[in-house]
Amino acid sequence: MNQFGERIKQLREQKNLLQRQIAHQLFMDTPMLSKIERGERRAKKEQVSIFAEIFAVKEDELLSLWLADQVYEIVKDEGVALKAIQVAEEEVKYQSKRKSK
Amino acid sequence: MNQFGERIKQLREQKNLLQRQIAHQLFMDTPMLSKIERGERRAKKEQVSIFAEIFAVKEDELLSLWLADQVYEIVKDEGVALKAIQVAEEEVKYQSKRKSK
DNA sequence: TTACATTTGTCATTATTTGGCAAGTCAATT
DNA sequence: AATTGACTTGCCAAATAATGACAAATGTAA
Repeated sequence: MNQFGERIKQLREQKNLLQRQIAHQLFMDTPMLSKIERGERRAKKEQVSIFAEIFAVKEDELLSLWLADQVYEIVKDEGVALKAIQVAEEEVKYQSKRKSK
Repeated sequence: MNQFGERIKQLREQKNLLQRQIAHQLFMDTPMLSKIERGERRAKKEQVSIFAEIFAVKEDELLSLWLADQVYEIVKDEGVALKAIQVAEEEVKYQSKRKSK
């Protein structure tokens, strides 16, 4: 769980950057970044793009993790978690088929 | 989309019940039930159980739809919707494997 | 100890959600 | 066309949750 935060932290450490060096680019302080890395707080969507820029990774990669965390949060304690996700997945597929109209 | 509300409405009409007859069992007024059926408002989790009782269907069935709606809401406008859901799905599977410990 | 990085805790502000009511539409009946 | 009943729409205040900022605590290395 908290795939986004873990990925962010991993990227930051790979590049030997400090929280302080990144936080200000995201208009936040280091406590906030710390919390995002540990999944205690959620980054806002615009910040996901900024993270992608800073670490030079595809925005889609981070966005997927960021969304997945939110999805997981909804179903995590449910016995029907898998079923619920699969229902949603079918809905996504169905709607994307009719996106042309 | 709004699979929960549509299912609720379908069940209600199958049984020829009025919103009024059901709403009071759920401690809500008919405008609220109307909104839930149309997906404008979300039922609370305890109410999902009550719906299942009223219509004599498995709670899991309704719960799955109710959760799926929330999942769909998160990813619906995203290009990476499918990817995000699949990431979350893998996480669910992974966590359920280690639920024993 | 000192210095620096990170984490934890708290809190006021802001944003979102909620429940309920009044008024609206719509369709059938008289 | 007026009435009735089912459902919908719009609005708002109250409750709830999310957010940003800060101080203090913890950890770590020199």
